[in-house]
Amino acid sequence: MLPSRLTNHAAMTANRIVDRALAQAGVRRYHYALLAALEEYGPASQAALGRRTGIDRSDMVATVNDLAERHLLERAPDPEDRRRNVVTITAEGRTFLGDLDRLIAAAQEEFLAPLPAADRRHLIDLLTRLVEHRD
Amino acid sequence: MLPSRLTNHAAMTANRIVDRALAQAGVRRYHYALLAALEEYGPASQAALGRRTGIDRSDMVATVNDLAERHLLERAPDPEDRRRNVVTITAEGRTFLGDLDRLIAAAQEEFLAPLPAADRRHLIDLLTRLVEHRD
DNA sequence: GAACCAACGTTGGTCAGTCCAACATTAGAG
DNA sequence: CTCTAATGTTGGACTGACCAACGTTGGTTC
Repeated sequence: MLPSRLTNHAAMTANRIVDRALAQAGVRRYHYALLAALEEYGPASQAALGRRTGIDRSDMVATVNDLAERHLLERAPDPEDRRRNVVTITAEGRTFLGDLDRLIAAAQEEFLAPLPAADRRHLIDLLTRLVEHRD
Repeated sequence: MLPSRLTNHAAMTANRIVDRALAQAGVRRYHYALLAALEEYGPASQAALGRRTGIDRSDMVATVNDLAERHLLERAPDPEDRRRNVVTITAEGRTFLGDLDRLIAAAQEEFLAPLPAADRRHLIDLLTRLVEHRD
């Protein structure tokens, strides 16, 4: 099997596991990525969040909308730059993210189950090298 | 970075490279997969091709249509089972596949460029183990 | 032979991720 | 003031992946 296809197949497997885990909490990968970025980096503009998560601007709008509706984050105009909003995770969002983190950790474990610890580290190293070569 | 996300990112990289290569010949990954399966396994029903390539039945119809239009394959009713079609690669399709194979080989090389041969083999082994564990 | 079940191909559709275009507003540089 | 870039929003397209419904065909069981 072609390396590209194999990688794709592995990614599909990973996505399936992660998607199923997140679906238990009624969210998708984009939602998780956004909440995780807010928690890690603090309040930020949508554009900055897009740069950090890889989510496109228009999809960032939709994702922020989804999560704002559930009071997991808040959006407010940025007083320092009127082009921007500032997006902030709520306390409820933080709690929810804790739940998601547990689901995600279990999904990683499931995805990597066939590999012992040393192989896992090696896989991560190899993939990282593939990916960073591009960025 | 989460292993699932890293894998996904690597797959996106691979897909981008492969998609760009295939776009030079005006086809997509599904098209290539179908032609390659026909070449490897010979004439087959759409359902069998779907099982080999992972392409869903309705997408198989569309993909076969695309390639039949370009005379890269032919579809005919199967005289042995009237529920089925038999799909056959044409001589033109075979030549075209040769071109695609060269594009794909170059894309694999590009994708794996950051890794020396031993690491490539190891990556393939690790990914294969992840993927086959599921099937 | 009839009833039932499964397989097949086709049509039609949805979804998630990915990405782009166009627009109006705002900020900064010259 | 002009020009350029950044921002957020709306709207859209594309690909891959997947599902439902349908009519036809083939095989099994009674």
